[in-house]
Amino acid sequence: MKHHPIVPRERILDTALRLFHEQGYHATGINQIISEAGVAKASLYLHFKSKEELGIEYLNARQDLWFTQLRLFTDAEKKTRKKILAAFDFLAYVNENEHFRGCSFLNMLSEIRPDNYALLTSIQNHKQELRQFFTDILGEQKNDAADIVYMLFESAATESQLFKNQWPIEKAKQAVSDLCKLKYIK
Amino acid sequence: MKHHPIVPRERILDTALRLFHEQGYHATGINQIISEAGVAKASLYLHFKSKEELGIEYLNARQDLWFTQLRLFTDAEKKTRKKILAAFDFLAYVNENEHFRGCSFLNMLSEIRPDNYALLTSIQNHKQELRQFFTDILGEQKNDAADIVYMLFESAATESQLFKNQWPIEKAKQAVSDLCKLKYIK
DNA sequence: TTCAATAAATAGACTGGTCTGTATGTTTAA
DNA sequence: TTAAACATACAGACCAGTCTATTTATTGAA
Repeated sequence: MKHHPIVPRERILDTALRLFHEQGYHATGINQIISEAGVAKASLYLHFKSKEELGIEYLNARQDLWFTQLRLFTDAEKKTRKKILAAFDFLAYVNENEHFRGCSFLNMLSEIRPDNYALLTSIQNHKQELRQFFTDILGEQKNDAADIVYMLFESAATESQLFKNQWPIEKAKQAVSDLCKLKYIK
Repeated sequence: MKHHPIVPRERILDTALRLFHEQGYHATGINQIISEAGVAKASLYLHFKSKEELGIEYLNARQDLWFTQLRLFTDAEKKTRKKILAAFDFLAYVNENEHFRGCSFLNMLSEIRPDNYALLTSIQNHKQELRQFFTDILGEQKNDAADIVYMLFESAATESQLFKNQWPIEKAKQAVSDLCKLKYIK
């Protein structure tokens, strides 16, 4: 034994979490994962029956990590408006930390075929939870304010990845502020 | 000769246009392209020096096709508000025709590494032109109305791909209408 | 208009590499 | 003693890209 501080399964998952996000799902091979995780190939297939299953577990792990960090930002605020703005600040924080690699789930969406229901469902569930997150903050409003904020949030993530710049987040925040003043968002 | 109605280079590009969009860039191999285009491998490498160059030409061709079709929708309208809404109708039309495969450029963005400047620049140029398209319609407004519309447009495309449903487009259209009534968009 | 020269397109073998996944046998830890 | 983890070779498929050799099409000149 190499006296690793964490068990092989977690080393694999941690490495997949990093590599899939940095390089993409298809661009990352099993061999690179086991090499950087310091794990034998047979060990990987002992814990995950295929690369796709590892992909699903990757999304599950990312889901937990991502929402936990998001809530660290939003829970610190009390007012509705400030909670929303804090969510956008979280996006900017992630961009800085992860070099504008964007959303793991949307990146995966672009890589899979539409008939890959296993992965597609994981992605949809994550986004459904994010929609619910904004609905919980804003409540059900006739004008679908929560979904408008959700869509601004999503494009802020995508467009900042695309332009490698935080301006889409700043513009989205400004729009949210304006819409609050106009009482479109309450 | 097989009496093909169009020359090999166009057959390759047409096939790439279809396959890259349907299956993704990495998931589509050169062999499938030449096979479905009815072209010899040496012919492909006669017209394109690498797969990446074909990828760039693919984006260029998509850019022309996409904007031409978009303008067919928007040019038919005279009022600012109706022009914008027509752009969203174009999105819904594309979703129907292409089975909710989303935006070719954003899909490519998710597949490439951030240091692939050749492809990244093509993608950025396309989106920059789209931003300009909305700015041309809406004019320069203090509140960045054009960029807000741009961001709603982008997420409408992405989210309808994700949920395989037109609701994000409908909600974005409703938001645009509301913002017009509130004089946020003029 | 015919014919030779040139260019374009063809088929397909081949290289060297990567991919996911399996199988074998050994070592370590519980 | 049992199970987990190890290293590593291997299979079979696919990848991008090169090369050879042949056939087809075009073009220019006599």
